[in-house]
Amino acid sequence: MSDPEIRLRKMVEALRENQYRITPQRLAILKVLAESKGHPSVESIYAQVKPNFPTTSLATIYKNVTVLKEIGQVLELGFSDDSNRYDGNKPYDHPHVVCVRCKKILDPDVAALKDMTQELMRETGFTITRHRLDFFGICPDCQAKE
Amino acid sequence: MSDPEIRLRKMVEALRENQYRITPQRLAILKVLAESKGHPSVESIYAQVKPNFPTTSLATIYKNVTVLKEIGQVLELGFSDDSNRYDGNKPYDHPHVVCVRCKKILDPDVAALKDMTQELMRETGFTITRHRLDFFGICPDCQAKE
DNA sequence: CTCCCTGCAAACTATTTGCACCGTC
DNA sequence: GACGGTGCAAATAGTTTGCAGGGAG
Repeated sequence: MSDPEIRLRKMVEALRENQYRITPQRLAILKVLAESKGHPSVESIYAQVKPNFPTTSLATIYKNVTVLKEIGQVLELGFSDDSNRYDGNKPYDHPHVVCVRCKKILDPDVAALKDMTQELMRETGFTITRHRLDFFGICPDCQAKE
Repeated sequence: MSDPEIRLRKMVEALRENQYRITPQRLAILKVLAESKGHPSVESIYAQVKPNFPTTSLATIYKNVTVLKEIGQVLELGFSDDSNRYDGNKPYDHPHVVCVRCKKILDPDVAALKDMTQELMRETGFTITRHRLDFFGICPDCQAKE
């Protein structure tokens, strides 16, 4: 069984556990999130669901993404300016590296993160529960196209 | 001369260098940004300018904040959800620690940041120019009020 | 058969824009 | 005096909401 399938099952299970119904539209949205290797925007999810459910509205995508956020199965990246993007594969806080040219987003490994959080808690007295670490720049592909 | 005064002068100078006029309203906005120890929102700036210029509109605050962003004299923190907040004292990228309860924002020192950026550039091949590091949690004050 | 979910349109909110008048340079 | 800035109102865009009908459980 492939990774996306596993992820899809986990999401469905989480929905059931929280007494949410599994509708075809909902399933289609889950599939997009589970199969997408990138970090789709609401618009992008919409575009991918639309072919199978031509009557689908953006409102439904929003409603479902909200539900998935609430049960912790999707991470909202929260870019203020333009497109809000979502991650259905790693629904927990993690660092991102964003290409400002082509909007590609990578999930790098940052070993030092845990230490940094510990250090901050010591230094500030805060109890830190969430974080958002985004690095912006130009990816190798776009550098080559200069 | 106090720090806020120095900051204010720098901002005025930067505006002049870019051929922007120094109007009383603009100066009032600069003052709020230079004197504020926190990270004011547009609304908060508005509230502080209004007493001196009762006819001021939110549009003017937005226009001026945009100008200041453009000449690099103000940093937009870019919180998607509710209030966008601004930093007129350290107009360059730096980490934040945010209390989700009282919305207080601190600027901690994170020595490891430079190393982390270097490591990411090596690992991903990206040229990294900007970042956004925010940690969310509960501040000591709010913990005490539990 | 009961509700939750969907899809449409309308509502909302933060931000931006157009334009006439005003005031800095 | 010229022209950039202000302040009002209207426009815009992304997201949310209300509600009636449809379908999952």
